[in-house]
Amino acid sequence: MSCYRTDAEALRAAGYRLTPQRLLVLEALYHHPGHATVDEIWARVREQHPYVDLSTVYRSLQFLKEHGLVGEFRPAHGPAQYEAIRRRPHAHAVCRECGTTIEVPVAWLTELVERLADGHRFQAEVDHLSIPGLCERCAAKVH
Amino acid sequence: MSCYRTDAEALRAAGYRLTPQRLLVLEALYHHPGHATVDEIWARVREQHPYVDLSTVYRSLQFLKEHGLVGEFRPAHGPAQYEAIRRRPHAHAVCRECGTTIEVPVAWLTELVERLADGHRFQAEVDHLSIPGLCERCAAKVH
DNA sequence: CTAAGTGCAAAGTATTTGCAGCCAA
DNA sequence: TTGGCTGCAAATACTTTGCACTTAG
Repeated sequence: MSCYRTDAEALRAAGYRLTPQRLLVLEALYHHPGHATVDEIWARVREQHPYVDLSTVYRSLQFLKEHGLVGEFRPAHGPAQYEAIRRRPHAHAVCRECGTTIEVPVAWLTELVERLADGHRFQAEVDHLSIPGLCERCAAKVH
Repeated sequence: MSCYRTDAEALRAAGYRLTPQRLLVLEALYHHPGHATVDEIWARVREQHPYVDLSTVYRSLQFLKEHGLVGEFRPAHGPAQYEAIRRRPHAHAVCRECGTTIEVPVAWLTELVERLADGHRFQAEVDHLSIPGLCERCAAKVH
């Protein structure tokens, strides 16, 4: 229930259309605690507007992703996962065993970002970064 | 033509079967300069052994991935990409527009890794990390 | 020998697209 | 008013699976 409408309005100001469908998709993402799959988002959207098509959800997510309101994560198996990008940009550390996600401030990545820019003229988008690894719990289990 | 056979032999020693198909898939990956898609690998494999099935390539890649000989990257669009895991671990910066990949030494990530370990007891596996962004070329096009 | 691996065919899952009609700006 | 967006239906792209046969060890 946060201020995603503010971000959304910025899109309208930039000349894009703010359709109910797009707002519903955004709302669904803010409603979900962590990441959500397309099907989960679709289900939530249809609670309020039953005739929204799955393809529209895909297209809205693509749109929102391209405009920086939504982040995408593609796991090795299963469908892509999406999340609303909140005010402060951040990366994620994701446990490869249990999927637990830790929020990582971008400040921890500045060294990397600068080196990529200086050395390769590569503009890293670290707020979309997902760092694989093992959380404390699973690390204990595995070894 | 590097020493992938050494790694492969280790699998046999561990009790797994080293079939010609699996060796061909590994060879194809070592032959490719950067990342390769399943289709590219399949094509290369069939140059030498025309009756290897696509599903076998998928299964071999899965097997090799699970045993740490092959890395997998799933881009937002298009098929998964694979690469042989060479001696020195490294991360990748991947252009979200054209898929161009830059090799990133893990040394550039030590700050991040240490902070995750200290602050969250999270064991980051940075040799599987893929950093999204825009390469020099695409950054020029987009803006 | 024999369980693990393969080829083949078919199905399954995830995602994209063409097009006619609709509606936000 | 009109070009961007949507719903619908269908196609496509990618990956997995069941089963009978083969083969590495």
